Amino acid sequence: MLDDRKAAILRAVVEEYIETAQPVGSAAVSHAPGLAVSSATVRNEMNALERDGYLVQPHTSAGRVPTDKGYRFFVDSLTPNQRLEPSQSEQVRTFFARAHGELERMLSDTSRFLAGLTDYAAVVVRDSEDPARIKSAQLVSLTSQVVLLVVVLASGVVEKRTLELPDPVDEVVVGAASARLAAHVVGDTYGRPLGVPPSATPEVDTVVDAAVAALVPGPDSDHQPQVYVGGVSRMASAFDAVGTIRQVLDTLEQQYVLVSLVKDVLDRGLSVAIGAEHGVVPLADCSIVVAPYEVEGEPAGTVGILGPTRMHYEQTLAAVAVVSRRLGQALSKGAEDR
Amino acid sequence: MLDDRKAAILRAVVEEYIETAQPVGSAAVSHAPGLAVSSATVRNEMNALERDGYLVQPHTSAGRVPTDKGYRFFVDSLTPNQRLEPSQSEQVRTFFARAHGELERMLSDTSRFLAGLTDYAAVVVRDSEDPARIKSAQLVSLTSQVVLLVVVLASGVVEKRTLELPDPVDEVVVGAASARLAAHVVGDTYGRPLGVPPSATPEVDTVVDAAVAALVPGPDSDHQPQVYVGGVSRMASAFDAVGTIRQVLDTLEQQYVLVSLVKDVLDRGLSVAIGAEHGVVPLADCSIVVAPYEVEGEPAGTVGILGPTRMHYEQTLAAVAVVSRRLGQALSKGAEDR
DNA sequence: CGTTGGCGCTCCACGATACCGAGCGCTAGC
DNA sequence: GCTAGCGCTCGGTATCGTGGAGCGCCAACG
Repeated sequence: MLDDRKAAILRAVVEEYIETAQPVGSAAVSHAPGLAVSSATVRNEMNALERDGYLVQPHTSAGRVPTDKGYRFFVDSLTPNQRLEPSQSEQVRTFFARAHGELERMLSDTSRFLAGLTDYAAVVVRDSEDPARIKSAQLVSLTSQVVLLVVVLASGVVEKRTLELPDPVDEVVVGAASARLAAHVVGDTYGRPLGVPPSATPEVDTVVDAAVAALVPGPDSDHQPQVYVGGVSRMASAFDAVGTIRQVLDTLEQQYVLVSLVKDVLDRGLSVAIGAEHGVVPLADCSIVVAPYEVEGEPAGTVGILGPTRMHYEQTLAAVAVVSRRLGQALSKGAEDR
Repeated sequence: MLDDRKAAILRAVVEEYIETAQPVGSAAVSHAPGLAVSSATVRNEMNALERDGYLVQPHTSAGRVPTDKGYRFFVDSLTPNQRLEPSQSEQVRTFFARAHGELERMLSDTSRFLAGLTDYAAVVVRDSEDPARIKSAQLVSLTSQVVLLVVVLASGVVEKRTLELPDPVDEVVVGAASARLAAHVVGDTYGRPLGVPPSATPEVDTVVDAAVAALVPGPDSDHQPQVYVGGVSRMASAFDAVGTIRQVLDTLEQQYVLVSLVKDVLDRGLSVAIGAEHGVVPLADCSIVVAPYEVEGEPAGTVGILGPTRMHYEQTLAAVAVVSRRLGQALSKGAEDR
């Protein structure tokens, strides 16, 4: 749709603008590598590019700035064999060599690491596993009327619920209930209604029933946080308007917005959403780069980067791709022989 | 040290500055309630206040701005019977009426709630309980070589560690190890070296030993996050310099800085630290208001607010006090009959 | 016919200037 | 000791002018 020269010019404009954040003039582009034309020619071409919606002028007789459509073309024309810079590869290697520990910690650390790697805000979203095999269910009596339900899923996710019982219950009863629950529920699928047949002791059954009820995710009893955001402070450097910063940070704090944003982008088969392409209005000046990660061959979550529309797409795409892959590997560790 | 009139003038200046963020002139103050003097008199007094370090002029012949010392006097002269506004009380009531669920979730929700209540950033720091009674310890086999250790403490804290075993271990062995671990460790104090005598099966002992080792907090195996920060986006509105915002957000992401900051303020017996009073340089334009909360009469953590030096101290103090008290109550629920 | 050099035009950014008003310090009088 | 008033100092804003970046258009050229 764009001839070679227009494409080259558009790419040059985008690159220049990403570097400088200033409207790009025809002269700057005419000296771009791979282009040997006069600025006048560039002007003509830019004119056409503007007519076609790839560029805009902030005002008459100023340089050009890419539109979302312009960025989109730029991103789509990137060669997919992105490679990280050596120093970044090194960082990735040492991080994942040292990284260990429990799932939540791992995801949270990864989000922070990715933010540091790219200098943008990073998100890690853990898919709620469905179906999720229950590896362990246990009841712990905290006080006479409060019992903690701890469920471990096959992925290593630990779900917690407190049960508040109507009447005080002895620790022994809780122990019995715990055993009974474990016996009937382990191996089942989390999130589906579960049946535990009544036992001989009604007291025990009360506790078990409460636990089973808590296992079925209700409308408000949503799961533990499944989003990990790192490097929000980096959004402050990305914009110069305080209002924009505030909006973006605000949105970043609304976890469900983030989750559905990431999900939406993935569902549309994209790995990059630019500016208004995603529907989230307060993030109109932002782009998001996502890549799902897989544990043992199954999709398990997504890592992503949120940055200004004028972000370094090539490096970010590479970083997100590499980190998602390595994260998946790290989480699959020792699992291939299940 | 300050006569009544100077104190009244200083208070008026601080209040006015907090509202307007503009240097306060003598005329504005002379009409303040409780003051019936001419602006000239106010000027004289302000002059003295500036000489004594309570006020500064941004430049010659401008109004006055409070110094940290000025804020300090203001805060210290607040009557401690702060009360929330009715609408806020209502919010607190409904929040804690609806609030339930597991400890971590509770603390995280509280930080967000407090941020919304005050319109500043809120932090909740959970003290690492010491000594912490172990209520439950359990091993769950995730893969043949990876075992998840789940420990429940008396406070309801759930600690998780993954153990990577050198050799594949059968689930049955893990089960045995889990039972053995529970038998010997429940009731002990978390964080101290624990002894589990060797059993008849060396295989089981290997797993148990790994678990015991993981229970002793090593230098790098620090605990799960114990800080919950809410409302960071509100810091963006508090300042107009992007650089400041970035610095503050940066600092807010460094959890250990936050923890030691809060701890430090409490250790000095303060409930408010203003500007440079706390040593954290990037937060020089911020004040922090803290209040510890108690569960079952024992200190269990701290809630706090981070805002600009020119924050609404009276309301914030009240909010922090109320929320810390209610949080403590909520977490003690059903515990008085232990 | 595409490309290019050139010309004129537009508009922003920046500095200089002037002006206004807020607010102070000081002093003289009550 | 308080107050009214005067003069002075600055910062903020508006106005103006200028320089330069960059465009659009056109005519000429290969």
